[in-house]
Amino acid sequence: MGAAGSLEMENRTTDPHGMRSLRPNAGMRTRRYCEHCQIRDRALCSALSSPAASALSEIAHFKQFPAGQVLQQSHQDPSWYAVIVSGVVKLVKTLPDGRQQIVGLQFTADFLGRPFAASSAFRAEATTSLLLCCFPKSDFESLLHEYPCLEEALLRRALDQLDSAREWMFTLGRRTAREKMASLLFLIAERLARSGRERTPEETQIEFDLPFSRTEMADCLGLTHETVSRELRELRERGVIGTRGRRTLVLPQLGALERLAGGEQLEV
Amino acid sequence: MGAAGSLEMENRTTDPHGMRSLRPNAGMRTRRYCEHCQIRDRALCSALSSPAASALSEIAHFKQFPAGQVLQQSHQDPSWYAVIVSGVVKLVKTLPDGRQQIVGLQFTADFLGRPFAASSAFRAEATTSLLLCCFPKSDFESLLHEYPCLEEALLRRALDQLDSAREWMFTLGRRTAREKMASLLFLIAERLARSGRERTPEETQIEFDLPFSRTEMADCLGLTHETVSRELRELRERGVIGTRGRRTLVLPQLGALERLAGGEQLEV
DNA sequence: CGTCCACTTGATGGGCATCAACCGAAGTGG
DNA sequence: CCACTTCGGTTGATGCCCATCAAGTGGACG
Repeated sequence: MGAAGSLEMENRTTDPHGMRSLRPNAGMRTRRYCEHCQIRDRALCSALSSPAASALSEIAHFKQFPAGQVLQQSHQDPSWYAVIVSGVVKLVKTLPDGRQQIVGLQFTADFLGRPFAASSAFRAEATTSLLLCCFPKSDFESLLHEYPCLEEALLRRALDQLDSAREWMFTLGRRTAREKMASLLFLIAERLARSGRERTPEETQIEFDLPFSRTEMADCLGLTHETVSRELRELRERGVIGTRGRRTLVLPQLGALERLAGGEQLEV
Repeated sequence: MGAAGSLEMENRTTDPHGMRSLRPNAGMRTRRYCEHCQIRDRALCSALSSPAASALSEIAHFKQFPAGQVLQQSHQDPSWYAVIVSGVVKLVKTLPDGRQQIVGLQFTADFLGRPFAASSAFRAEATTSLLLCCFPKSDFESLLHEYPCLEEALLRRALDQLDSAREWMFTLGRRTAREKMASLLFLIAERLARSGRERTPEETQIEFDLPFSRTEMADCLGLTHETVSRELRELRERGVIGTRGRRTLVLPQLGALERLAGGEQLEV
């Protein structure tokens, strides 16, 4: 799927962004659609008082982006905050010499933006096609001062992200390539399966499209894309994962993956 | 310095904890001492409205801990929040198989505690002798609901910590042992020098005691203590750092260290 | 059908872990 | 006061995991 081709994809009849029969266009006001929003119960707005929530909906509008789009260059002023309705965003740090590390992944219902700083030190980039619920920067910051519950909701999310980041620091520092790979696949499976789109309840085996290229997975894990490729093969040959094409992953047993990620050896 | 011996040390005439002539004892009320507090302009309380600040001072009390003391076991209920008056705290994740990674470092004026969660997934441990300004858990949480400015102050700090954690993720994933070592020493130098105790303004070269053992530094960097030892020797032989004893570090040129940390090669 | 690009697979080597021995300072007990 | 122990740290020898370099594969697309 090329970056240019994905905008049209969003307007298919079977909407991949989970807005039911709605087909939002860039700039559309959210206000009257919040009631249909599928992430309403999980996103930032779910934690707000009802006046705060409706004030937020007043300033919200949808925006679409194709895969690969840079949402926010590092050290540049952002013009909006957002909640991810669907799609995946990576936060990347790149050095002049080309070394690169993905330092954050944001999935459906996650918050995008860095309050209280002129800019972020990291580049935000869409790894899949994206639907965002955006809030203009200054409007959002006004609400932040007006409604303490909004600050509390952001604080809760920031602390959760901090915990996740620290867990990932362990993975980067102390796990082997095999374990890193299993950790990442497990994390992706949890986030994508939980989003409700890729998994129907009666399915025992999980199946979904990887939102990342091999190189992006390597950049998550502090590895090379060659090593990622080799480890995927190894996992496939051991029956821990299955693949269909390059992007589709089949997980017959999430538990095996989790054990491998935790550091235990597979008894085969 | 043994763990048992350091409590007495805190009561020397030249107080290492920066409370001037005061010699606080465990349980002492802070209220009347806030005006003398040396971190008053940098800690959490500096960002609060004056009613919030005085409410906070009402519930504060000092507490001392020796080096090596576990402040908070992972997955256990904490009984207080705190601000570090002096000393260094590490946040550690340990696996049953013994693998260990330090996922956070807290220095003077940093906040300790994990609001909105029953417990933290990480163990908090003093790496040096410690003076904390503690707030009983439930009292502090009441203030959190009462004063939005307290939530905002915590949010700002959480976001800063998140940025730091992400920067460190790059170090763990993409830097060499040499660069990791330089990054850590640079980070420590910045935090300890900024605290104002180890550095007088007219000094061109910085000198301070490392708050970590070789093993702890290795646990920060995802290395072994042998590699840390070797890299320190290498840095010493190249003149980037100097050492006196095992714990005292002399940095004649902070810039060289920063360049090494950034990934540039030393032109020697 | 040719080109492109993500990905795969193989060969080789280096950076860092691992294992092991040694050192020196601090504590301990006779 | 001195042997003995302990423990953090240093240094060396060896090996392995994963990076690097290189070539090949297959699907997408013009």
